[in-house]
Amino acid sequence: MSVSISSLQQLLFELSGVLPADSSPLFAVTRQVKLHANETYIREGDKDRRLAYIEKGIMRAYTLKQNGDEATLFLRWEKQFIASHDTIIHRKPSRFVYRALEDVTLLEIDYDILEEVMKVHPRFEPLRNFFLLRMLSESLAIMEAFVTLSPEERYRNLLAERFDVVNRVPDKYIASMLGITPVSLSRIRKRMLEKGK
Amino acid sequence: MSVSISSLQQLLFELSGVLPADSSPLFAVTRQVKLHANETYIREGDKDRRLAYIEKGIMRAYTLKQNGDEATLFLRWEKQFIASHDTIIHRKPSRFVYRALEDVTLLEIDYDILEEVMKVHPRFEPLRNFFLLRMLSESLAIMEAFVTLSPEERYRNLLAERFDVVNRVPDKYIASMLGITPVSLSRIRKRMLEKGK
DNA sequence: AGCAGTGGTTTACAAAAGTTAATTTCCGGC
DNA sequence: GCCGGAAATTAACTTTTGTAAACCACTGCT
Repeated sequence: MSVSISSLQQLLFELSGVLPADSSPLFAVTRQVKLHANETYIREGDKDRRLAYIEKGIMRAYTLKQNGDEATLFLRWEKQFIASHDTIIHRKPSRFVYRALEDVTLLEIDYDILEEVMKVHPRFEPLRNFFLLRMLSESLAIMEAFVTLSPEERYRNLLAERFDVVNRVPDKYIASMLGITPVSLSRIRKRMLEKGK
Repeated sequence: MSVSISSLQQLLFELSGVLPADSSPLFAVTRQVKLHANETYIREGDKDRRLAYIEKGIMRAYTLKQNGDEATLFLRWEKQFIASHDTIIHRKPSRFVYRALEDVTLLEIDYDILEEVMKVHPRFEPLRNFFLLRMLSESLAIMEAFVTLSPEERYRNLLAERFDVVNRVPDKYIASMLGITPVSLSRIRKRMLEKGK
């Protein structure tokens, strides 16, 4: 039995008292996906409504700006959910690319199938609410950082909260997530070193 | 019968075929709230898990930065949902203030009560999913704007998409939503006028 | 060992944003 | 209509960021 299934069963039990033994209708329609570093999971234009739980590794979602540069929207890592949001929310082809930054193991489900399962087994609904609230919470925290903090403060924040993740990811993606250029991030790092940490 | 209830009943029917007549367990626990311009709906520190549908008017959510300035996180207007997200997502006292920018009419429900209703009547779940997906969608769109667009582009975007709203709201709140100062927004407006619109 | 490619830093310059304060415009209440 | 306060603009100056290009450092490959 996969690690992901165990932790999600555990979560489901905590959320609504559903026993692992009663969770088979749900996990019967999930499947494990392995990606190697740098492999693309979802391509621009893809229509699949993929939702996945990250067992191992880091994923990156990005899109192309008008000028052709990549803009990283977010990173997701172990124990987080990642979802093709254009397809799930709007039923439109994805404008984003989702790609593995490291070797990644996912537990994947198709959102259409999830909806079918939910219709028949409403006892799983708390799990859907959980992941929606989680993603909403993360998005709001990022929004909040953009309106309350300067780029340097956002970077300090990220270091304080996710040092491990920052260290596993090339700076240029961190910069783009922070809404600045790699050159600018480099200068921020320099200023932080000079001015007594 | 309130306008909001009608439109939400309509929405519920579209989402899952629930007839208005069958929606009373839900709407029995909602109540209409009227705020006058500038009145505070949720205060910093409030613990109520308020969720509301905006029938009329514009609401603003803001928090205080370290330096004491207000930072506007978002605006919400007619036909949108507004939720005390700290209390609903994390069960923590709200770090944000929610305030009416104009005279506002809301249809309010307590999230704890909503959960009770959902437990007994799972047929209403699609409505909860709808509002969560809607809020998630809006947050992601804002995040996307921050990583892909310059302040000027974000402002142009906002004008193109929500000209009516921008015109009903003082510029300083718009500026803060865009992550810049009012002085900077003023300069952007000037540049836009000079350079042939 | 040598080489190519990527990512990070540095430099020099232009453009934009922050800050503070003065000034003007706008608006609501009387 | 007048007045007072809030909002917006302007100005002067500082700081930060963007941009483009050169340079450096590291890695993986043959």
